[in-house]
Amino acid sequence: MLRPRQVRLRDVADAAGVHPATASRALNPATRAQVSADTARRVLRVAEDLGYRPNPIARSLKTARSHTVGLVLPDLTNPYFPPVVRGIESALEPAGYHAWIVDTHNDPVRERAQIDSLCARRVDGLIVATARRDHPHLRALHADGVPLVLVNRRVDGLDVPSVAPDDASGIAQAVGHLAALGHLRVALVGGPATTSTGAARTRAFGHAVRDLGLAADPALRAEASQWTEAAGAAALRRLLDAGAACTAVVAASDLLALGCYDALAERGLRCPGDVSVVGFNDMPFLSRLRPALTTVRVAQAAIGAAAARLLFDAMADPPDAPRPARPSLFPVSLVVRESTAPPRRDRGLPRPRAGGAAPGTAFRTSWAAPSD
Amino acid sequence: MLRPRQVRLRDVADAAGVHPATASRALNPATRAQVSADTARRVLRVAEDLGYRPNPIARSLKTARSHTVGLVLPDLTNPYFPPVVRGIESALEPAGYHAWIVDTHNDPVRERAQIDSLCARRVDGLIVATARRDHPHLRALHADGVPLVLVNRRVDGLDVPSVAPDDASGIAQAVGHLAALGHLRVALVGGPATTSTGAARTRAFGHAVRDLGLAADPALRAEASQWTEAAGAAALRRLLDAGAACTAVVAASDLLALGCYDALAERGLRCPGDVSVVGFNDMPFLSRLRPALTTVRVAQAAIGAAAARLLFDAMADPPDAPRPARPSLFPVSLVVRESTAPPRRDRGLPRPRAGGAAPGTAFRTSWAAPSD
DNA sequence: GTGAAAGCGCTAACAC
DNA sequence: GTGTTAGCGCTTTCAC
Repeated sequence: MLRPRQVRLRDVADAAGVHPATASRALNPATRAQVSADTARRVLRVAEDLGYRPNPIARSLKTARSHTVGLVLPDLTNPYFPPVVRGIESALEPAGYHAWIVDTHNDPVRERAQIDSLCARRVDGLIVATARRDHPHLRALHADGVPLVLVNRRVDGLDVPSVAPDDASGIAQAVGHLAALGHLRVALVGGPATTSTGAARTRAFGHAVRDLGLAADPALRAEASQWTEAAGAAALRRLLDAGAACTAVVAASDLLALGCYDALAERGLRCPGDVSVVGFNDMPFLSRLRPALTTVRVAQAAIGAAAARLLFDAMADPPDAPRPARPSLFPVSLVVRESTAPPRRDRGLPRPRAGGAAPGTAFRTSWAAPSD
Repeated sequence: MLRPRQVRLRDVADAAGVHPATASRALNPATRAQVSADTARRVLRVAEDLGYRPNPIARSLKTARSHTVGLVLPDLTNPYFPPVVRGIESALEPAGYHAWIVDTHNDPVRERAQIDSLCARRVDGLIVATARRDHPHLRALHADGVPLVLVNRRVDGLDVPSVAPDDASGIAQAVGHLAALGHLRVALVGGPATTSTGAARTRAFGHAVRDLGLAADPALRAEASQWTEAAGAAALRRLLDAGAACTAVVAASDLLALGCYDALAERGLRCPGDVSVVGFNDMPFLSRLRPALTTVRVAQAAIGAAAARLLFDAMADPPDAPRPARPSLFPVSLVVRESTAPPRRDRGLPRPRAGGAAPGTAFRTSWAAPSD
């Protein structure tokens, strides 16, 4: 594509008066020792002067390596991911690797095509944030020896390196916080059980509720079909429609929590006045929301960087004998903001107010002085 | 990287009992006609059976085309961009193209390296969202015949296709809205004048202020050094420190506007009670903020898709004679939310309170039914 | 320490 | 309509 006839290794070799093979050796730091210091210097200088840029395509064809890793994301518009990407790139780039980002839009069909495309382009490894608990494709890739690291979510029984936040601890902290505020009936808007993260957070919720002696009512749980605001709203709506009386809800992600905001607002329920909400991830901009969301902080960039490092390990391993991998869990911490408060004392259960009359404006006025 | 010895064109040809060249012709829709229908069918079937995936690296080496375009973004953590990326991909993918996203972190040095890397990898074209008005590198790329489309920002005097929101109209609408609310002293937190977008919006602000007969005080303008929240906050801080008395501020982007929120909050000034704020872009999540930001809506995905289509045109042109390109402007519309209100009537100029009278609630009540 | 030669997987002239 | 040949730009044995 570059017009001015790209300068090739051959041009450098000619100008330096050596064979292309020698020039190649001189240019490659790893093989530079095979060449006399003098030749090396000369070749390097000529290459510099000519503005030689090695052609990665040709190199890849020969070496079957691309110095590129595929980064498979479920949804680039989810603000959680950009910081993860930054973390990944910060670890990749010093090593001369580049990330190729694909966005599956949470669509398994798209995902398959994207991953195939990455593999065809001979990425050296894959960092995957779209894993489902049952994921034959990833399983097959791993069996094929493709270096693979999972981020956030894992595949059931697949022994592949992974890095994720400590779901159990995060949920325990969230529920603990609500319990400490005096909440007894805490609901869960869980993530899809098809994802390990969804399942783990739901499981952790069960444990926390039990340990703290809160209401263990199954009617207090709903599962969102996707990790999106819309799905979060739909899930909480179902809960409320079924008459679930709760004074707080733990959402398995921030986006789900935002959906909860919407569902509560539709019902004329205020947060945290009527219902407290806790999210998970601490994605950007949360502190600016109304109300600012209490959530579980996850070190997004650190997780990304760790994933990249694990991938380097995996790429260094013999493909037929990858080292066994225990999931690496990142510590998390609760960030208390404004979406959580003690339950209303005047009545145990919030319900749509105005025993019939349309709610709405009456409530809005009281927003004038938000709870901050 | 795929373990089970990748099946090559040669394997398909052998299995189908034809020469590799014939198999190649059969597999490529563009050359399929050169081959007997029968052979084509057979080759296709065998390829399918064997799970043949053409090796794009080898193909690229031969053809010097990659079916890949580079996408150069200043900041992937800016929520404005993911929707643009979606738009671009939605236009690229049906044509069999893939986007390679790079994030320059607003760093020209990084940008140069990233673009070089993309070019080395033989992307077929570039969609660039990081242009500066003075941009020798982009100018050189264009001179070299690299197909190029600019998004949002342009390069002074560089005749390259570009697509951007209608800055002038957006700013006019923003200022017009504030004027209609009764504001007389409207400040500008402009974007970097090194970017065409920054310059255009600042220019438009001047025109709007003049046309509407508002205060044209130079002390009412500050320029942010970057398109970030921090730079927006710093700019407004400078304005306020210098004693600029304004009742509203137009920020040249949403992120700058969020910075303004911060600077106002630091001074104990309320938005919109004391100072109204308008942003630009209508990036995601704005309606959830406190206060929900009034802003200029930009069709992000549409802009992205248009950019991709322009790039197809540019790639189709002879590289030495690209068609002349007029910038394509996308219509924008003001979205009024909660960050704008009439100026306080009790005094012309807001100042840090504690002086006494706490205003506030009185204004909020009228928001009960926000206009969105 | 350097050169010669082969070849990664594919496509595109050019024959026949 | 199909086969032959050459070669994209590089790396890597293997000689010397």
